[in-house]
Amino acid sequence: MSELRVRFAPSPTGMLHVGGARTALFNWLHARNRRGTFVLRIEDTDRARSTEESIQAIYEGMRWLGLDWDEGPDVGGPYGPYLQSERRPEQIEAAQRLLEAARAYRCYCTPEDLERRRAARLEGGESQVGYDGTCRKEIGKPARDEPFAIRLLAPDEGEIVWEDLCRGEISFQAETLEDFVIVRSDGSPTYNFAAVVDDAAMKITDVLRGDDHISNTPRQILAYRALELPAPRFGHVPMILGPDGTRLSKRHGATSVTAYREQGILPDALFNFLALLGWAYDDSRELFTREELIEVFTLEKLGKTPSTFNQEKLEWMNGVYMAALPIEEKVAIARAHLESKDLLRHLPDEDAVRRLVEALGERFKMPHDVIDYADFLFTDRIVPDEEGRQRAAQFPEGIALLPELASRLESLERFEGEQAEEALRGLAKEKGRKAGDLIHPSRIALTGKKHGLSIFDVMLLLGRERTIRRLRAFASEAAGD
RNA sequence: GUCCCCAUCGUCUAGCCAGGCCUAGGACUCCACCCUUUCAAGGUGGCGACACGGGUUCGAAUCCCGUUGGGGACACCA
Repeated sequence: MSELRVRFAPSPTGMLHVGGARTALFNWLHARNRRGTFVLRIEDTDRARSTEESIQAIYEGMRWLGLDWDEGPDVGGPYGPYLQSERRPEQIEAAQRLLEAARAYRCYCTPEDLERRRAARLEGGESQVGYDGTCRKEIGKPARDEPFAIRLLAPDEGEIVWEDLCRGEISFQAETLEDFVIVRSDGSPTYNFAAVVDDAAMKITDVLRGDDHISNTPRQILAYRALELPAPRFGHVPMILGPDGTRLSKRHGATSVTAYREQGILPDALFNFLALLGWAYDDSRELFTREELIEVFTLEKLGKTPSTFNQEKLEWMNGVYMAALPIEEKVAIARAHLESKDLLRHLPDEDAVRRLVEALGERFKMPHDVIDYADFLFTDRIVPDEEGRQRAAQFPEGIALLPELASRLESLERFEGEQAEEALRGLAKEKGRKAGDLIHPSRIALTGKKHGLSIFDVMLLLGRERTIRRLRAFASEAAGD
């Protein structure tokens, strides 16, 4: 195992989001590729919004995706605690040291003071509206008997620069950085400070996160400097956007890993898909197993441009993974979905689900396909759609033969295998017609549609009784017109 | 508004760092044809992009500058 240590540090305020999942996945791949350590840290310092359910949801989402962690709140490890809130004493102590070293100071300004002064400066046409440094006069002084926050003394000039793992050199002018709060007046450390203390304590070497954190990085670098701690390498990966081009959020519908799971997306498919959002191996290959991804993943191939989540492609990819599944698993998926919609009872027998799955073939990309392609099974009223009517109108002779086809099917010894197909083709041949002349009208009669499953599969799925009934009904209706 | 990041088909992207091999390649979606006397699958083909303007250069998608556009951050949230 190398010295490389990376972490995924979500705050437990909801479901595991696909954006977070992808960040976790990149970190995981980076760690596994370089034989480093992948750490899970829960940033639960926002007590009001953090919940135990969210922590469980994060564990569950990551496990489902196959992202296992080497160290974390549940499995422990040599650099614990892994719950950010539990390291609070250490964080406070670090702030105390900064106070003593005159690298931080107590700030007695109230939020109202701050807001008032900021508004005044804004009105005065100033563009830099960060903290104005009023309490810098407190540097080195003992505490007064008033509530205070602790601010880090930030340099007034110079440049904060780092070589970003993902996008090269990034720099900020020091004067754009204010003396930010590291400990609130209620005694709790802020994110930018807690994360630094934690990352240092956990010996994190590479911080890979979303590029919405870019502006936090210079502040964190300042904190490392003040603490005289070596800063890790930073890498900022582009974010995932919704279809409207803004940051992906709940507004865009399904965005949690759980939601995709519930849609019927397979974990391997989501894993593969997410890996390809902001990363690419070459100009053609895009289907990878986890092992292959671990082997070929490198930071150099990370992209810089934000990407939009493409549900259609995800579903296509899911289909690829579905096709590779053993038939038993596909049957189980189909059965569960039919069950959940209370449609299982429309199927004639136990084996029907299996036959349906086989008839579906590669059309079976998502669980709902089982219903979308077989809706004719779940109703007794077939009303041909517009396309269907037009297609049927092209085959009047075929329609006229439908009653005879029905009779032949009725007299078949068994209604299975190739029997129905042979009967239909035999009849067509005797009458000197093409099989298609019977096939097309039969499809309309049985399903109401022009497209669909193989017609012989449709007959078997429907069962003899319903097939015959629909054939006759359609023919007499057509004759009546 | 200020700061930062980004800019190739509708979408995901390759190419850019080391300029010519790019009349820009692949994938998803859509369309057409072939195959199957049905439907998928499969095969073939098509639609479709270097944001714009200046440079640098014999030569720019690739390097530089600007403009425009998009995104993100501007908290005693994380």
